[in-house]
Amino acid sequence: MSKKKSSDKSYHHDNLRVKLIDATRHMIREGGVEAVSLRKLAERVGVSRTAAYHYFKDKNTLLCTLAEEGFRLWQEKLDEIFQDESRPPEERYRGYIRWYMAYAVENAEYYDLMFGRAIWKQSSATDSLKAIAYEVFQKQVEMTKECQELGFLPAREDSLRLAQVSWGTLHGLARLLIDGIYTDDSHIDEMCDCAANLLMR
Amino acid sequence: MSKKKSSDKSYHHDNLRVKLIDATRHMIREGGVEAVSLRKLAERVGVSRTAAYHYFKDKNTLLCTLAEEGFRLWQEKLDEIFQDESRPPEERYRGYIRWYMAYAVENAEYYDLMFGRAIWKQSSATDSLKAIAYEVFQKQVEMTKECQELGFLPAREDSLRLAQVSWGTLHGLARLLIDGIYTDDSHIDEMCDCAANLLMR
DNA sequence: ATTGTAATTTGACAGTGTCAAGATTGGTCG
DNA sequence: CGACCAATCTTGACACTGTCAAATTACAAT
Repeated sequence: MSKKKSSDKSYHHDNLRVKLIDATRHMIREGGVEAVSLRKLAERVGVSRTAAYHYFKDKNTLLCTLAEEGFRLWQEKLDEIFQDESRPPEERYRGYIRWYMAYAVENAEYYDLMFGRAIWKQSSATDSLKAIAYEVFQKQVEMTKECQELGFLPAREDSLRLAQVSWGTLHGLARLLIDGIYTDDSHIDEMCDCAANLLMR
Repeated sequence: MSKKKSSDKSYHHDNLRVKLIDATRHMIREGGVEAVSLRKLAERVGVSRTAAYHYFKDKNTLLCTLAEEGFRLWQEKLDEIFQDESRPPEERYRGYIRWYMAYAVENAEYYDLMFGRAIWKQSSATDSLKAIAYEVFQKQVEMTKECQELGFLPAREDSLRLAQVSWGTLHGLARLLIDGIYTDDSHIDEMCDCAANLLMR
């Protein structure tokens, strides 16, 4: 009885893949990675329990796909901030630190997905996810090198190590806040400044 | 037919509580927090599925109990290192950094339990766990202050912020290694030195 | 019209944490 | 000694979870 029009409740959906991804993103935003359930997801989209398995091998690869989005956005912001010629380099660096922490805290659940154990441990990360993650980190190493040459990051340190440690600092603070170990969100800016003071000279 | 001797297969166990804790510790060491299952735990100890519920309200409080152990050990090590008069303070600080990272990497699963989302997010941490964690962090703030007064940590920074950021650095590096984002374990010492160079002056 | 293939569903299985109710034990008191 | 009690442990059940295999449906091309 149903016509050929894209009837929403019929067997075939327009593009179930993106619907699944969108719904997953919402679920993550609401309740975090651990609140993502394939069955609830299916119910939300209005489809059967195992429908997602035609587009994603695993729950894991679905999550990896979402995480990739985050890395792409990170990459874009990274470029955007460091190519902004209207500000002096030192200020860009400070701005990056502030953006990083703010993004992490405001999108805590998403950040947790991107860097959480759920994806990375036991090397369950997708190849494409590994690829873009590596790419972003590589970009961060180059950036670090440039800042060293510009003279406001310690020149004597090896660029790779310095990049690792400075990212480590940001990541550590972000995690301590996100995971609820630092329960006080009200002094993030001061923490950022303190970190910047230590890193820059 | 069973005598009064502590028969291992009978109804009552000697001290099931510690047996449960021990077994849980082993499970964590082997497969991480996410490998801990109350049912497998029960089977391992030789007891029924829900026996643990008489000693622990939750799976969560069981994990918190285990985490407390870790915090106590951390506290002891902290004292031990910083009260070692045979070494100059700077060296103690460097030693502490090295110990922290080594401990984190070698006891990755345990470290993940102590600082992982499983326990802290959504404030599911036990009160006693929160207490000892706060205590250890407080001690770290004092330590930071002393190091500032001794002149090898930047004196102009607020002690609390500095303690937060320096721990953040260690924690961040530890997490990046533990979670498998930094896949290269072979340059930990260099990373520690780099971090120490940034923090100390 | 038939066939083939992609998309979706249904059924099933092995797990999980946790609650409520019942079974077993050891110790204490009369 | 016997009876009760409280602590301890077990059984049954429920609602979840991810995932596989097989059946079903829809659509497009021959």
